Amino acid sequence: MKDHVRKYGPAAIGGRLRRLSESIDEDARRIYAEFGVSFEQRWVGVLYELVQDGPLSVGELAARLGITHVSVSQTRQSLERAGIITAEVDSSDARRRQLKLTVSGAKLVRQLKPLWQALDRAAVELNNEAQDVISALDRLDDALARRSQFDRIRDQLKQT
Amino acid sequence: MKDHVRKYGPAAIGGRLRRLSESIDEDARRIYAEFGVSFEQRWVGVLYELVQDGPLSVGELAARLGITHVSVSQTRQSLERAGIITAEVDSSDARRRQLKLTVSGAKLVRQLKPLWQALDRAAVELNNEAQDVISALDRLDDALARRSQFDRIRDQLKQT
DNA sequence: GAATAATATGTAGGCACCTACATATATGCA
DNA sequence: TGCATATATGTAGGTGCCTACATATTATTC
Repeated sequence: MKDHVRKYGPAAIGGRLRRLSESIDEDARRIYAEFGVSFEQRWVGVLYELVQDGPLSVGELAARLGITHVSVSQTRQSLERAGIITAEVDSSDARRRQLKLTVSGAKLVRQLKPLWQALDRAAVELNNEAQDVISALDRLDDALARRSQFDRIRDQLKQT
Repeated sequence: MKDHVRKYGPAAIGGRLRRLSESIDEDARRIYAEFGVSFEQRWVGVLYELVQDGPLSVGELAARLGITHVSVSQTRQSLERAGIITAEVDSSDARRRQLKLTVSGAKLVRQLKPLWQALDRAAVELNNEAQDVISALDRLDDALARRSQFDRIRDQLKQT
């Protein structure tokens, strides 16, 4: 089945990246469910950063995680509903929200520590077995940072 | 910004795969928009297969593309609404739908041919510049096929 | 001080998939 | 032939992001 997709070569790179991420996300989801925890994958990065250096603003988290502020904003809303964090207006800048762990949030994080360690180790094992996919992703990131796919495609169109 | 994400190493592989795919998809979307075509990325694989070997059933397309039948089913609905394909009940098996290009669908495909060629070439260029990401994805696919991330994580938990 | 520009975060809608569950049809076996 | 099983496709809801647009606040300039 998967072998059929390989015939497309680089043309299918976007789809293949997505499907791999779906697969890895789904497996993580199953593990949380088996651990008896209601948890959203997108919470991990936010929680990790808040544990390390909280409180942090929406924008700071977005920068640290390499995602848009909108994603962080949406994630913080679900985290608040779950009682894991609070998001209070910054006292020195009313535009800004300071996100920090609640007591029960910190408790959840402690509870999840062994699971996160297992997730980390499994990821390292997978990366090693696949002969350093992460470095390949770094290279892809760098190539896209140098020149967007939009510009590349447009230039190829001009040469047609 | 992106450099911050790299500190997570393999632990962030799922998220990184997803974000790269979003980035590549978004750039393709912009190109279709600039080409003056209303087009959904998910249509490409279906159309490509129908051009090659149509008519095909939902299940056959799913197998060829390496995605679920549900995704194909949903994609075929949007393709039908756009008048690009028809999906008629197979005369020899009433469970099955035969998907094929309409006349205007075939015309759209012809119109898009140069764009698809440009997309292909840009993808090859990107893959070369990133020193063969596709092979890395092949290896990742193979590693996950050998052993799921779910099983890997669970085993790591047992060793804690 | 007022106007303009920059900054922080939010809402709305969309994307391309996924799993769980459901229904209809075809096949195989006793 | 009837029933159990397998197969094909569909509906419903969800995932974790994204862009476009919006609003409020702060900073800068004149």
